[in-house]
Amino acid sequence: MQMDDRKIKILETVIRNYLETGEPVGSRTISKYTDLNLSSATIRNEMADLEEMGYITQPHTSAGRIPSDLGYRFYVDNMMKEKTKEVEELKVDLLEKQDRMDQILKQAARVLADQTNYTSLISAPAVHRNKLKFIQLSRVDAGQILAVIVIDGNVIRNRILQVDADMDDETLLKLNLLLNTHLNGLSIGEINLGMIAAMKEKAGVHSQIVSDVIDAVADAIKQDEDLEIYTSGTNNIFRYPELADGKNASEIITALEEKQELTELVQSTLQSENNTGIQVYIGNESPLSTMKDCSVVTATYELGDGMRGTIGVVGPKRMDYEKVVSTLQTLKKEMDKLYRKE
Amino acid sequence: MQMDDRKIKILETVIRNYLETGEPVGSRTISKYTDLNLSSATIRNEMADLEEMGYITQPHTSAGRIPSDLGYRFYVDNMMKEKTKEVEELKVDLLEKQDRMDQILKQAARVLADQTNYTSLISAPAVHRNKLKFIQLSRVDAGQILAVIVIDGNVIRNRILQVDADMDDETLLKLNLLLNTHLNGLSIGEINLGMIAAMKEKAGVHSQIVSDVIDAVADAIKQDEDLEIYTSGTNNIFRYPELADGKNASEIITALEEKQELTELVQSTLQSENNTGIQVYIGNESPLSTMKDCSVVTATYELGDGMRGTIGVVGPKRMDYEKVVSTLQTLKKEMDKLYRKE
DNA sequence: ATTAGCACTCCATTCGATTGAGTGCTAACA
DNA sequence: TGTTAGCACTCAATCGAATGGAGTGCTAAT
Repeated sequence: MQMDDRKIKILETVIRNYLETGEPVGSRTISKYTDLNLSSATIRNEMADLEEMGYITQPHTSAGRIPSDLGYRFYVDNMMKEKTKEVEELKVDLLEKQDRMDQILKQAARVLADQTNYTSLISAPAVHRNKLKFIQLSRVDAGQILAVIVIDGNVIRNRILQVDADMDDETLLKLNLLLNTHLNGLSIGEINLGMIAAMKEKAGVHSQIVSDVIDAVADAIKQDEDLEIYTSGTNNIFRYPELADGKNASEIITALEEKQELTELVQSTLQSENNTGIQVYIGNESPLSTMKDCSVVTATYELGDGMRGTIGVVGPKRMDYEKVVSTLQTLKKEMDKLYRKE
Repeated sequence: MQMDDRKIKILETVIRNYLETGEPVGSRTISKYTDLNLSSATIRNEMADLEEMGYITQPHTSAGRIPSDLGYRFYVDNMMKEKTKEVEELKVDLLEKQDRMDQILKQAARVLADQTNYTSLISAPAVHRNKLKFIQLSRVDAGQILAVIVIDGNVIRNRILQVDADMDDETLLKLNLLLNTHLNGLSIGEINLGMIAAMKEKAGVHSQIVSDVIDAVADAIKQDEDLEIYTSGTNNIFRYPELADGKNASEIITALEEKQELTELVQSTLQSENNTGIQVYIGNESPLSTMKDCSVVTATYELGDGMRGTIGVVGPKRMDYEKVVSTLQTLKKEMDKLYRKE
């Protein structure tokens, strides 16, 4: 069977109508809604065809039709019109707290959830193959040394180290010099055992501190690799009855809370980047089985130098794809811009 | 009417039974469960009395009785036995990541939720009237200065400052000296305008940096004052049918997500400390109207020097108070211990 | 003071009847 | 050959009556 213009128009009407109302749509409704001037009987025939082709289904005999996953897919790929207005204010909001990465991310997630009325998630960018920019040891108290580690992209980690013997400023200065001359500008992979041994030797009695700092560096990186994910608007799930009832809601919320599962989603998005940078997972297309009754739309943002994170929306299959995609696009652009400026 | 031993025993049976099953309990059940050897008829008379006194209610005529808020209150105040075993492992878990405050808090919340099967929340300790311990400026890049601010209790804040002209190490050293000699050991309230003016004067051309640092300090403190709250086990709500249905669940989850409301709860707990440090809010006793169908149990932990935070549990009114209270007590102790050691 | 017995209440469940939206099919029509 | 009117049929949803059962309150007897 072949898709023709009329079938497409009918399919589109079914989908748009269902997106609005959430109710199965029948032949009579379509006959009235479209400018095709066809009787409901004709529409019925066409709908039977569309069902056979897999684009729509009936929840039960004698109900109207609703889009299948394939139908949504067709819609997203071929029928969506771009919206490109809106989401002006968030620019300002985002810029407000530039200096705190996590604040920005939380803010972005919140904006996204507010704008769309779905649940949003955002992953902090993975630092990965980035370079050490700066290390600083300071004495904050008797027996306590503060290590500050800065990675490219101004990601900052702190660590308090305990030392047995108190340290004078001069020693500390020397250690700082030692660490920075050896490690600065190196990526994580470039720091090897030989280097560490050499540094320890030069540090003499203070070799312990060197080990501790190296550990701290390794730890800081690792912490960044099990990427953090923030969510917002979890409660929006309750707006959509098909997701709100007991078991379903519980599963989804659990998944959103146990960020564990979400990392899979994030990874999947990061890997398979398509030309637009926007991914749409409909129902079972999602890498998460928990989300089989949802649609997930994600975008990848870049903070320059290969630091990439994911931002996305989780909602019912009958989500307003146009709005979600356009909002994501705007947000993605803002995020990209944000750091290009710095 | 007076409370006597028999009434107490019956009330207790009603409550314990209801805690277990979640179903209203009838007179026959009680007649069998207790060692009172009374017929159901007698029990019925007593239960009518208890109802009149306000300790129990009927969901409808011809149903069994369930405890009222007052009944739970009586139970919590007079009938609870202390449990003091369990929760051994968490000690280890907690100590593992000592150096990252937020990690500890998240971990604690998670342990609490896992142990109890309710939803848990924890607020980061407010730093408030604490003293500045250490300030350090470092040059990390052309035009970028990293400011590290350490507050008593080893709370660390970072800030990247942009500067127009590049700075040499010597100037930086001077600035560091200037800032530390003036500000170290001062509480936030003690830093006044006169001081700032004096410092700016000494800094000469670099007075802008001084302002920026002061701003950063103020900001770091402020950030700490709108206290952060972490939650865990939100999904546990779905274990309890009386909370799981649509509207209720939605409200509670929203409240847990919009941490805004929770701060009220935290404040209320922090202020009204009783001798044990544990607060039990039953139904409407809670300062949050959203929680009127829940019980909330909170504890205050101290990290020495007046830094106090709140840790708590949100669950159905028929929660296992004994377990929750004992778990909270253990956890509170662990948290207290944790920092006394440092 | 306690208890057996009984009438009564009210929720929960089941069952059937009804309703209505929507379909599929057939036959007529242009 | 494509379109349409008409009709029988299906099935979820809704309503109401009937039924069962858990539990109470009250009364009279012990």
